[in-house]
Amino acid sequence: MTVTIKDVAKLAECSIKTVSRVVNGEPHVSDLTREKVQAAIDTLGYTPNITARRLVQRKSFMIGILMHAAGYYQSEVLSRVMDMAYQLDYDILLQTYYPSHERSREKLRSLINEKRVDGLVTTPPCDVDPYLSDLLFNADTPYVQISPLNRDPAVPYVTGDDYQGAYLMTERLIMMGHWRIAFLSGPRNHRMSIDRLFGYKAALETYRIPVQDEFILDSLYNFDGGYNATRMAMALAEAPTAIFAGSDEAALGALFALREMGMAVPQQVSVCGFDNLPHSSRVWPGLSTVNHPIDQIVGKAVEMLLTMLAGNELPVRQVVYPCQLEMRGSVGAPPVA
Amino acid sequence: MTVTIKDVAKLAECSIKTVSRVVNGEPHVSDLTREKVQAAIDTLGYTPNITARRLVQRKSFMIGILMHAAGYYQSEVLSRVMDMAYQLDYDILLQTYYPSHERSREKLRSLINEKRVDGLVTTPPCDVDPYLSDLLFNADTPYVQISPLNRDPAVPYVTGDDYQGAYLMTERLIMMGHWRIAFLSGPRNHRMSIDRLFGYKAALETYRIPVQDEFILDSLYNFDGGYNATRMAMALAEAPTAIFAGSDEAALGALFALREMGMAVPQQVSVCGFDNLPHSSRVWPGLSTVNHPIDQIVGKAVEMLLTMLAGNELPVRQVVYPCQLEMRGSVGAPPVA
DNA sequence: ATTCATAAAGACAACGTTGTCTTATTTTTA
DNA sequence: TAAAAATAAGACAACGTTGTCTTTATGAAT
Repeated sequence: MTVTIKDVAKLAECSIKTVSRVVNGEPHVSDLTREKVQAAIDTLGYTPNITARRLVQRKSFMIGILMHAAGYYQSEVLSRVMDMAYQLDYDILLQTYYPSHERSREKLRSLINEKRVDGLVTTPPCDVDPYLSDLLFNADTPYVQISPLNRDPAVPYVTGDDYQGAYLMTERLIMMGHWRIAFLSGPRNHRMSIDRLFGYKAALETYRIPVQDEFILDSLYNFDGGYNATRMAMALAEAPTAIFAGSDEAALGALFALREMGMAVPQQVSVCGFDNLPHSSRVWPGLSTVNHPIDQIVGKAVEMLLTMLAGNELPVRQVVYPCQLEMRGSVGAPPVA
Repeated sequence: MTVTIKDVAKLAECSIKTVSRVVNGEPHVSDLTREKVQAAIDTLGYTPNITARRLVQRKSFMIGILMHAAGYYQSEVLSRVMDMAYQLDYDILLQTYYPSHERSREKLRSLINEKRVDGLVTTPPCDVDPYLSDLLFNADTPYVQISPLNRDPAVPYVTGDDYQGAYLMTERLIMMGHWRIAFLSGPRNHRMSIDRLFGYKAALETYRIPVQDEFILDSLYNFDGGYNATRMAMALAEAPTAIFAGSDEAALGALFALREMGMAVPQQVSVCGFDNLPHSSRVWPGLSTVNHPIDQIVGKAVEMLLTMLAGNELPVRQVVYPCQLEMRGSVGAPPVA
């Protein structure tokens, strides 16, 4: 049925090793033989069996991607990794990972032990499981984190500058005249959330605006959290004139809540988010947000993984890209009081 | 370094074949030996090398998924497939596929020829490339299409009933008093688009409402297409009171356009879509839509693939699930004239 | 007690590659 | 011109499993 290296060797009247040399572009083959072999390959439509190659080289030529659930951020990451793998000769193995769940850990263990992947990339929030980096470190499996929720100096990662991004956006709001600015925070046990929160606080402090605790609300960075936090914020005696959600998902919840309450955005309240999900530009009046440069981040992460896969040391093990503002219709001047 | 079947055999003082028997739960091993082998496996932490197994069994234990780009619909599909694979012992290989592109075809060819996947699932619009089903058919590789754009009776697929869904939604709009209903169509060369369009037309005819050609606009089923088509529709001398977009993406474009024009939804114009993307419930005032039961569809598709993978014939090769209406705030009665 | 069936376990060859070593052949160098 | 070096190509083992066949031990039936 399937055509193997032996068939090619027989047709080209040479040894299988010679065919192997031609296939892999190795030296020690004369031009004449090379042509004959190539002709045989073309005639038979031969493709090397990658499984056999994997076995003998003890490499899988696969990159594993761990993700928790296929949300918007994840699908962006995936899209980019797929594009990169499409160019390269690596395949992508996708696996669900629930941090700290025993079954997830077990599946990961087999993935690593059996060398089904040569290297691994994680998307948030998979990185929060400490078991992961331990396992990969011990197995000496290259591993890069994309936008980790927590930063571990021992693990290579690529992410955006959350602190700087949040600072920038807060500053912009202040410049536009806002000073009652609510911040919808994420889980306080994640470095990423903390950074965004601190960026917000730092900007307020720079401009001598007191940080008010009731303006800092927990949103879990999801739609419902953003919705609820917004309703609470707007119920305050002195309601904010701007709501800065630490994630776009939460910002969309905020937008929904405000519209439901009949508040005009941005005329009565300004709203902004963080992440720049593709959807943010498609919801009226366009969500102003901080762009987390996913393409850049993923590109770099894959590049780093490939470097490690090639057996080289990383010149830089942690990369943090600056964020830029992406201003759209949801932010305007505060209403005149 | 890595522990192989030989190490286990040595420790358990038996042949490698016996270990193999224990690992695979085969007969012809005494209880005593079985225990000894199991103990050795546990002590050494042995896991069988799947690559070797793949080579000898000529199976990859992998399911391939082809997708064009990681959009919302795709990420939903993926999420579900991942969940299923998480339970099973199949891995997921993800690959980008651009219909009719030579490089895509070449990559797919190698995927199949080298048996890197045992079976394949496609998400739209990958199925439109006829090369795909030819290749898979000739290679005798099991293949199931998820929501194909075109239906090929020779290929197993699972999808939603587009005609019935569109009929249902149109009927609902009519019941609410609408009769000037615009339809934002997708590419006319796809069965899926045609079905949705015909469902719309059929409902109008049932209720003796003349089908007006200027109410049928092309939207390509994406945001920009929906946006543009909506602006055109609203510029008509007799503007529609309801806009039925053949996809949620287009419906979001419609919503955006209407808000930009200062039209109130649903007070002045009703809007509805098709697909029930997760985002549709999160955009104000909640997009009414036709639910394409993705979970059901994907679940069935994977089940069918597994049946074929097990070497069994499919009892039913094509499955079409009915769609249900998911009514939210974007649809209301037409304004009184 | 002898044969026959059955169960348990091992030997060995696949699977389709690549790596190592060896052997011819050609080319260069002293 | 002989020796050394480089090139071309093949033989064969290895990678870690599973499938096939054979051998040995055990128990049942004649």
